[in-house]
Amino acid sequence: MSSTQFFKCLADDTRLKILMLIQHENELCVGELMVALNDSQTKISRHLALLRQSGLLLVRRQRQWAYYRLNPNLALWMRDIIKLTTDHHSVFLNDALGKIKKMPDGSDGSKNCCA
Amino acid sequence: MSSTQFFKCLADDTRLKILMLIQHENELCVGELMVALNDSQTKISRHLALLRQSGLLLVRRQRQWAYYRLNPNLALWMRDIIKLTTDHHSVFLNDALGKIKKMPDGSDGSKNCCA
DNA sequence: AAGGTATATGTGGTATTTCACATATAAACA
DNA sequence: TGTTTATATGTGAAATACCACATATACCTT
Repeated sequence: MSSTQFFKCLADDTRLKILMLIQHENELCVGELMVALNDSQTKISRHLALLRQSGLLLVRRQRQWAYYRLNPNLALWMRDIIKLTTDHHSVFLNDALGKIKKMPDGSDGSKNCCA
Repeated sequence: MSSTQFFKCLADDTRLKILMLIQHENELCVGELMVALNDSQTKISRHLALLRQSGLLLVRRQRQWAYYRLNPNLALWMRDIIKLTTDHHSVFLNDALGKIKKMPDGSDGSKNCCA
């Protein structure tokens, strides 16, 4: 992926927030991102597809859920930039993570919709 | 400036190269950027205006030239990202700087068009 | 004053991006 | 099997971005 394409991925509010949340939480499913960002399923899913196609994210499908994580093969300097950016958005991050924490427990008693 | 707007500035090939060159050289004029990027005056000037309006660059006008530099008031983490990016594009940088070095001397015998 | 050099901007066309709505798929569950 | 839940994608409209061409301004040179 070119540097320009990398920055295009970060140049959208929804995508940047998705990346920061995943960078911080390691792995998140679509439903959690919907709640954290208070956005529609279509919109979240669309942006996740773009980040996946660009090579920034990987998916792991388990049961009915899709878990997204950062691609560990991403160039180090790009990972550094995502980390640096995340570190400078603690206010957003705490707020968004709080929303995930408040999600109702799963039917198996575990925390969060798809835990 | 929002984080998203910042990344939008980096999400274009011409702008990213302009920023990397200026980050490395401290200050450059339009003519030098035209030569370094081998692009039209209109295109370079248009992107410089955008970077200026976004608060990333400042201009200093002297004689018939316009010298652009990074805005020192830019958030530190944003400056760090530009620096990090520049450090990972040494091949492009050396090539582009080489083109500036080869420019004919100024009429006063100084190096480069607007030195 | 006339002509050249350096830079900026108005304007319109084209390409790209983003979104919303509808629909599709697949797994879980009753 | 039919229904609900979780996620993905086709499609068309609206917004945005990028570019080229023409033109404008300012300064410099003769």
